[in-house]
Amino acid sequence: MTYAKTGWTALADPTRRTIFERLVERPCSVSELASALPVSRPAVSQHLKVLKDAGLVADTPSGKHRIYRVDPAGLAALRTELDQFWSKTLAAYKLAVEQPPEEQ
Amino acid sequence: MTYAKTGWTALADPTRRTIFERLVERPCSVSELASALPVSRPAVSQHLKVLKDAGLVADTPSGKHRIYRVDPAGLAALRTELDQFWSKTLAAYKLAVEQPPEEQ
DNA sequence: GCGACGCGTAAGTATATCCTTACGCGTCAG
DNA sequence: CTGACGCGTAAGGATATACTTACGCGTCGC
Repeated sequence: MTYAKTGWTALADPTRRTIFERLVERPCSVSELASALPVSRPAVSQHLKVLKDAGLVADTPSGKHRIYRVDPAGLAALRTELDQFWSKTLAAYKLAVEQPPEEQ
Repeated sequence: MTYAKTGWTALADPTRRTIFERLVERPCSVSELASALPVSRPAVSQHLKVLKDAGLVADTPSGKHRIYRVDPAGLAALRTELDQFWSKTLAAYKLAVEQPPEEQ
């Protein structure tokens, strides 16, 4: 079942995460990304499509090139989700601390 | 299993993310998790193993049962990584705003 | 116009992933 | 001790994923 990809799925693949980390540093074109990776250029294109579908990157045509950059909105969405995990986990721990003398 | 699993890979699968979200709410046993999911109990065990290898959950034998709970350390590591993405993205944007003129 | 460059997409293939059933080990009730 | 329960793991199969090469389209320099 190939449902809509979420940011988690998009960042799961190591190659895709490497691409994303590079775009976090600065915007980049496809061939520039591919030249720094051990995979072919079309593979990079396919990864960028996944990242774009997940809302994590955006592209801007610039003449012959196409510049990809991180989309802050998608990244913020992931951050929000993770923060909810975090606060809920802390809340559960606070409740659990009532009984054992576990402390950090 | 090509490489060592990271938290991103662990949370990529929808079923696994559902399990994790449930553990975020409160600790749970394997069969309790399985009864609330459309997959078999062994499948849940395998997912929990992945989450455990990624450092996202921890297990505690409790008599006949085995209680799984979220490991705050692993979650914090993911949060840190994501925060770095975020701050770097913001920094890149700040630079782009301050120095908009680009060579052509 | 014409060729080169950059990029996206299609088609095909190898591998990884997720799920299932079957089975073995430890724990608790009787 | 014996049987039932909870769980992990092995083995196998169906699907998804990531990569490759081949090709088509738009843009730029000559």
